[in-house]
Amino acid sequence: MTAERLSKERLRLWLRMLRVTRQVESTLRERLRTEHDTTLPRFDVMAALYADGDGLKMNELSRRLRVSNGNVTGIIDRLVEDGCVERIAIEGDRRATRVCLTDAGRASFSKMAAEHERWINALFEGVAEEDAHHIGGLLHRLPTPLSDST
Amino acid sequence: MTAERLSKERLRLWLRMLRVTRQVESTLRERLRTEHDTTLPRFDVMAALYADGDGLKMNELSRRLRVSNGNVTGIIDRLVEDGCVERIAIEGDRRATRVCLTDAGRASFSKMAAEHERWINALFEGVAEEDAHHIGGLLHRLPTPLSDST
DNA sequence: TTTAAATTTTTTAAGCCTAAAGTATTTTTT
DNA sequence: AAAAAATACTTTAGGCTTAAAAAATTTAAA
Repeated sequence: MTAERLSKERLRLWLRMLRVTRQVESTLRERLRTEHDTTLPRFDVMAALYADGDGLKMNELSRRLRVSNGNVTGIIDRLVEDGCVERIAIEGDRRATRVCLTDAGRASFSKMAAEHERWINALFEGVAEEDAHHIGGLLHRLPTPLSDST
Repeated sequence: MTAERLSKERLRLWLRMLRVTRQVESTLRERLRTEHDTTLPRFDVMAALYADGDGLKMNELSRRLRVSNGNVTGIIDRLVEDGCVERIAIEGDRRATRVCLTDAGRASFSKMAAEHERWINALFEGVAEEDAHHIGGLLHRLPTPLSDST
């Protein structure tokens, strides 16, 4: 009978996580659009590239972000058009390409990232450091078939 | 200086929430597709309608789910095609329509919902009841400009 | 009552997203 | 070396998503 309750409690937790996540994402989306004329997927891609000095293969990018490879193709196409990113041939393997931030892309992201952190800090105002730490620890050992970094 | 650390910790928490949420959503998406030939957005819409006996206006549905109104139109169109949902005229206001589950839709959702709870329960196996409760409480007073129910 | 404003929904254009199929290239097997 | 399998990426078709504009109707104001 307590297993039943536990199951319901976990379901409730999931629904709340989903609600909060969507709300935060929606806020970020709007601010990125109005204040930086960009989108959340673009931001995520640039963040992954920014974190990795030498850029990433399309492959690694899609695994890192947990999105399909075809998806990444489109986002990179548009980032290239905007001059934020460039595709660089990999010597020794003509199938793969490495994707890097341009100088303009790096500068642009750096500015956005600082603001992004402030937005998050404000949105999570209700969470104290010990709570953040505690929840973070729990989440860390949750569903993560692919856990790299983060 | 501790404000700096707190900010970083909140950012880290957000990134983990995002990672876990995406992973869970991705799992749900795949299972709904392979085992019930449906999608997560369809499931979400049906859940909202199932919870409310008399159905909802398009209006309420989009607010409830935190998605744009135009978005709901398309999902409902497809659910109507599949015979899961019907649009019902509202007497006294020819602008609005009420959307209801059909009997088939209700039966179909009921089956999916039971499985859905089992999936979530298994995915969140690492979370004990007291933790679920604790985190749930925290999330409850987080970014929620529109908090109804849930 | 006529006009103006607000409400409810749909349409449109552009981008995001996935699964599956396709193309090119490299590696492994035979 | 030739065939088969694996890898890296793009393309395609269909659905999801949003913001903004449009259409229809109702409500409020003049």
